[in-house]
Amino acid sequence: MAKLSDVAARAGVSVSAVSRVLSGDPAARLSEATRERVRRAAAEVGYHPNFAGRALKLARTDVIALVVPDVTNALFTELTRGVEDEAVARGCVMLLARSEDMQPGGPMFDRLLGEGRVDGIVLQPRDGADPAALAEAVGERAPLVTIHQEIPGAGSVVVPDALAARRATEHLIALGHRRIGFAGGLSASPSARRRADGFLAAVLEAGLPAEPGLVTWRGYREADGRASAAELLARREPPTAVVAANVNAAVGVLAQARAQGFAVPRDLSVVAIHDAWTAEHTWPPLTCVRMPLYELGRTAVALLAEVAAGRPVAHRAVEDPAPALVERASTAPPAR
Amino acid sequence: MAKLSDVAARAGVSVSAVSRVLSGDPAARLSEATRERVRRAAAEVGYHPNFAGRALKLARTDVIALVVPDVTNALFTELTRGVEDEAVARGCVMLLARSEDMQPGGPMFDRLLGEGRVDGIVLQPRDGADPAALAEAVGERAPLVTIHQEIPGAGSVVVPDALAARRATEHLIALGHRRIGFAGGLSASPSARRRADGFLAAVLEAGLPAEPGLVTWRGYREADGRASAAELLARREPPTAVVAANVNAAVGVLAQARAQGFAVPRDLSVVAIHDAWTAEHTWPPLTCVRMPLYELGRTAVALLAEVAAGRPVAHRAVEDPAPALVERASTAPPAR
DNA sequence: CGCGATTGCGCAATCGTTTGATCATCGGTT
DNA sequence: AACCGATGATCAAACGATTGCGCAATCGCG
Repeated sequence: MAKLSDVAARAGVSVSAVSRVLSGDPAARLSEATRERVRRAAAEVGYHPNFAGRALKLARTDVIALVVPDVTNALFTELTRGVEDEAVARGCVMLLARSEDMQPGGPMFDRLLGEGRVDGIVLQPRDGADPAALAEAVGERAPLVTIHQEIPGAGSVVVPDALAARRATEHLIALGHRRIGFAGGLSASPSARRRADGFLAAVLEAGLPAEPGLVTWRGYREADGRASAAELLARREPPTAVVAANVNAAVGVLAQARAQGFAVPRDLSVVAIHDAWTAEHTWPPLTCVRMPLYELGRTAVALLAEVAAGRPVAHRAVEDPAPALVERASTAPPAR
Repeated sequence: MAKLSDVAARAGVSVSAVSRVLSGDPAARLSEATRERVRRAAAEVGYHPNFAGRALKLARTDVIALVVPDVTNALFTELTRGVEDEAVARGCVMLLARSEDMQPGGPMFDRLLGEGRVDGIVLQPRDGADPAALAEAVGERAPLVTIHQEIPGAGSVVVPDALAARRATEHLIALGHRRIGFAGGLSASPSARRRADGFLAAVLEAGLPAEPGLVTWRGYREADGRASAAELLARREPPTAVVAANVNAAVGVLAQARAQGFAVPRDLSVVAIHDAWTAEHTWPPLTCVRMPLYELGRTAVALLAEVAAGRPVAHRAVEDPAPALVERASTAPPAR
């Protein structure tokens, strides 16, 4: 790999001159002739600044880390794409790690933060992690932006959870449903609480009774959805429709409904929050409220850049595009 | 962030002494008392070697890149998990990029290779990329291991494509099918050719007629699967079963069959190569031949480490676990 | 022509780590 | 008592890029 000194030798100038030309330093006083010679020489030897040398001097790596609970979850793929696109657009590269490894004391924690490998971190804490402890451990070592969850001292970006839940619920109400269940996430999860709030608000606003037994707090995974559905369908008067707080859970709701002999959407309508490639191919295809996860990723990186630049930490909601109903085939008017 | 010199000052020794103690240099002659003082001081200030300084001196970053065509594809998530696990186990971190950006001249190409950001690359070329041009461009700049496809001068790992196709086909033959279609990948794709070979071998071995019109070469995506199914089902004597070369294509086959009024599995059995979270939740749930993608990822990194260590480039097939039939509900004996 | 300002470029320090070479000290041997 | 070989630890030179500062040469102007 060609070095600065190789270019310098070939162009017959000093390394400092080359550095200034190539980095486009506006304050540099160099003749246009020299600039041209340097550029030519650089192109000829295929020069690219060595990453390590640069990082050492500038105390900056142009690397950002994306840390997610589960790399195989379909929902993270859109987020990942957004983060990657924005990172590339800003001249950075993206490093991927698991939340599990990123706890204080985990193998990644010191490697990323302690060794100074990254300029910033976009983190989605795993459910059940202690956000305060993490914030404390991260401290001032690197700018941090969290996804879906605010933690003190760090920036955060969220999607409009309450609004999405409200849209989902309104769709069912418009179809004529009056007894609607909510297959919710863990009560410890802020996003789960926001979604439940949105659901309740829509229900109340429509003048429907809000029975506490109609909202469950099982979690976002498929098995959680199954448990939620089992709980809901075991009631004396089971709901005619359910809002699933997560598309993965919705798949579980579908499976459990089928197992208990409920036909969807005839006997039970199901609408999910989040869309994913999977939702299109379930049976019946799931009606969803699509969340702007790609934009969430892009926004997270943009915010990270801001706090890295010294701007005060902020908390942002991604409003555009707004949560949108994607009608497929899992909802219908209630049976008479 | 604490530096070597901070530790040295605190322990009352020189930086070189600290470096030797902390890196566990066996040839270093230092008293046990000093070693202990150094270790204590390092722990007290929370020392971690600065990444850039280290990388500069050692000409090694302990970063490997995983480059895939499409980060949102469900099949890559297992691969990603395997690569990440093996990378972490080897003390490395994983960088994720898209094949699209990794073409010679693309934004990532120079950033990763030219700037020396990575010690090696695990690459799945996108369909239609020119592997030779890529190999040429990568040259000696970094060890390279490709997935699913051999390219000259680089290591490669593959899964047993022919065997998997054979297992899928044998399953249908055992059910009594005699006219079996193959919804294949692009003919330019080596893995697609291997799968077609396995299919044909099983068909021939069973003494069934191998009509050329029964194998299509549309591609691995869902739309491709739809096209394949349309082609197959338009025949005067449509097949009673089809092997889909890819689970995503299989989803398309399912959709097209439904659209044309074929009930699966009554009128048409479908078995897919590859398993994914999605396959479990289609309707009917897809019978698949599971491929060892997680192990593929781990093996790729292991091989990468070998060629980085100077061992000759090798081509490896991941045989363990062997492709296994996962029976769900998309296959049945042919209708009489 | 003389002087200050400007232009064009190079010197050398710096970032943090690793490592071959060097040096002082000390116990043990002849 | 002089010397030798370990032993314990330090010095200093890299690795490659950036950048403040200094030094000539040239230019403009009176």
